[in-house]
Amino acid sequence: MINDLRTNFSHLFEDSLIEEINKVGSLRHVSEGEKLIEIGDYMRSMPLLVSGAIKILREDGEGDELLLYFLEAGDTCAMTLTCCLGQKKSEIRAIAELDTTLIMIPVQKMEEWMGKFRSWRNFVLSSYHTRLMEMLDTIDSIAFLNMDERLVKYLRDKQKIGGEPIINSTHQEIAYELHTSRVVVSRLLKKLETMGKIELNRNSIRIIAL
Amino acid sequence: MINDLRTNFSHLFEDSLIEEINKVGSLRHVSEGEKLIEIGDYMRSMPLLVSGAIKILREDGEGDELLLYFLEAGDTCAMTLTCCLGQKKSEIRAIAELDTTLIMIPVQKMEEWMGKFRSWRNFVLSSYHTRLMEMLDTIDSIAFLNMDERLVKYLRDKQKIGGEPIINSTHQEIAYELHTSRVVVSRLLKKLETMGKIELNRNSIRIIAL
DNA sequence: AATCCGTTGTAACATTTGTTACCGTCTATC
DNA sequence: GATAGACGGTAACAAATGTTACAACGGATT
Repeated sequence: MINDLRTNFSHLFEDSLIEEINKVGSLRHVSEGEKLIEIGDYMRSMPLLVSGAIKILREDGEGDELLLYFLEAGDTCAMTLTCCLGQKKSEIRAIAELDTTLIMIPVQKMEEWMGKFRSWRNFVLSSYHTRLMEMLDTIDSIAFLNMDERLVKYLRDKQKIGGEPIINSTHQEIAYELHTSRVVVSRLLKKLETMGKIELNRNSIRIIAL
Repeated sequence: MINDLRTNFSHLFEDSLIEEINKVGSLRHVSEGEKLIEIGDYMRSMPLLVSGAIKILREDGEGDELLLYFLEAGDTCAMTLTCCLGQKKSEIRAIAELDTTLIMIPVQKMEEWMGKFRSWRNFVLSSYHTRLMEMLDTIDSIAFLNMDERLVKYLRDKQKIGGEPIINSTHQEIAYELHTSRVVVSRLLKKLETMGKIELNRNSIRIIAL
């Protein structure tokens, strides 16, 4: 674990903090598709993302979803931060987008470190900032873009996260994450294919030029 | 100022912090409609809201707006927090919704207090948490509600902020904040009036039962 | 090969939201 | 009281999105 820490967090944290994390943190692996947090869960520890990616989802009244954003290596879950401190329930669902490695940190420690390590404070604050910006971006997409533009944005994000020009999702899955219907997604994807921007296959989409 | 502080923040901050704030903070009054922050502005100080209310707005590519949320007494602007620290430009616009009194705190101090006062850290963290929840709520509204429901929610919020059952806005102003058109707002308001839930007058709306 | 089930394509239609246009009313100002 | 401009009501239409229904296809299983 100490190596993972050095690789991903040494530019953020001083050595003494890295060592503390190494002492009290525990390593955890989750496979693609595995659920990390469910809505209503209480959280007892805070995740530091070492590798992989996690998608954060919101649910409406009917049980349908909406993708909020992705967490990547070096990120932490800002939602979890104060949920931990305030003993609040989670408002979101977290699912591994890829195979992912995390370091879990007990709540008490992160409180203690806030007073002790300046780099930790900065990390926490900048996590919040990043997350707020991410949320603003999500709001922009939903409020200002049409579904075709949102779909393109979604495909770009997926491609970036996955690192490959192939997205292994069904139209139904995409529809869930964009909070629309499968028919709408199929329709718009077809249009993108006709324009030569993507290639459609069963269970996968190849990005050509978006 | 010390009285304002005692009234609104003594349950949050210890006496020594209240005194510090009193020493370095400066009081500021803004009138209804006055702009506090413009998109792209750099921020040199952090506001603590003593009384009144501030609306936070986001802008799309065409210069049209969207209301994100309101700040009320006891709140601070979470966006400003890290904008200050990170020397980033503001992503939002802030306009006084009512006549408002603020205490402005220089950036350096808030950094210093993070290490020194536990109550300040908790305040900052819980501000972030509140704001993230507020943003989630905004996302819910935009993503999951139809315009008629969003309008009702908007009217309720306005009523709550203003403290009176009368909202002094034109249909055009409401349309801006909901990022839709005046005609749509007029249409939906008329429907609400027909249902007996509101009463429409020139430049004002009386809430009867929402 | 026959069957089943999840996936995709597509048409037809409904609903919601946005746009344009026009008119009447109110208010401030001259 | 004449005029101009902001405000609000409404119709007619356009565009975007959602819904229902059905057919074709692919892959897995029997």
